[in-house]
Amino acid sequence: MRKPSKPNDPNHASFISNAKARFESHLKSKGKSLGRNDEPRLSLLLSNHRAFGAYEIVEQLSKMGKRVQAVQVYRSLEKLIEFGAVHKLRTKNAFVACFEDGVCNSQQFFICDVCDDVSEIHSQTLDNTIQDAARKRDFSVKLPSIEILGVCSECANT
Amino acid sequence: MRKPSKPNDPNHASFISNAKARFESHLKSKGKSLGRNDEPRLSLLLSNHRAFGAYEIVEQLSKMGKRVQAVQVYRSLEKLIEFGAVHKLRTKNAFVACFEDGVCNSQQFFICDVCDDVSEIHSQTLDNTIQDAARKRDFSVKLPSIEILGVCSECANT
DNA sequence: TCCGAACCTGTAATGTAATAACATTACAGG
DNA sequence: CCTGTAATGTTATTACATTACAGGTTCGGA
Repeated sequence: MRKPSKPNDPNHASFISNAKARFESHLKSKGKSLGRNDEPRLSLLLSNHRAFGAYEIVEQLSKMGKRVQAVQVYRSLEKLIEFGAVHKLRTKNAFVACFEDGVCNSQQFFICDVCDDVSEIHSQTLDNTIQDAARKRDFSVKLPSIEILGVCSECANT
Repeated sequence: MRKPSKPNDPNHASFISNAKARFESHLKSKGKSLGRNDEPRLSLLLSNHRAFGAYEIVEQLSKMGKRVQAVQVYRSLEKLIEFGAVHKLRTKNAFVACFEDGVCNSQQFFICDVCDDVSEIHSQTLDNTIQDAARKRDFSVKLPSIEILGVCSECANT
């Protein structure tokens, strides 16, 4: 069972185009750009705003008439992740578009087990708590991964 | 590159037997017990105290003359996890023995990228911070997974 | 203009992680 | 000996991810 994403949201279309525009201008400022294949993949993720497995992306794109191999999707995802447009969810082996403003490097998520909806936490307190604990053990943090699985409010009320 | 675990530690042997004893008495209190195959797998993990991939466990056991299939290792791991003797590290697709006293359900780890050493955090503050954030969004937490990748003090000083 | 370096794309094959499905064995209790 | 149950063994399959390699495109400099 999956939520139909948020196309109900009247602002959804503008979210998508805004996110794309943000991302592309960010790339431009670095002298990079999207390849002709990256765009449709990013669009797919943005249009749905839930977690997708790589092979699910392959499937969806195939349905839309663009047949691709997994490796091509992984290549796009790698680039999109590098530039903060997409996050990888390690607990799910899945990928989700980032809707935050600016370039985002969050690694803190609430993930709904029912509908695969993902929401970013962005808690400074959380970061601080982890850094404190790390300092106590002289551990040098490189890549925190905080993924809280559970049930979102929408799914709980149905 | 991997640390030779902690057999240097004079208490290492007693750690292992203590952990095993704790675990087995816990099982007994629930009317369950280890199968003849679970014991060597648990021992392997306990003896090393670092993250092992399932297929690495297969390999190690094979070297020791016990040929097993991946699925059998997964079955043992499932049981060992269920009873809190082993934790699964989702960021690494790996498994690690738990050395905490009593039954442990922690899901907070520092994981060293260099030596695969794992240390448990057990921060109440961390838990509280997450619960607070969850409450604000009406999100019901089921399975938090906090895995902080980085470099441990030992590896940093070499 | 031509060359080639750097990059992107397409395709196939392979590697790695996890589970499904089913057969077999071990063993306790009647 | 029979039977039920749990553990174990075996094979195959699914899911996720990467490697290898061949062909194209772009674009700057000789």
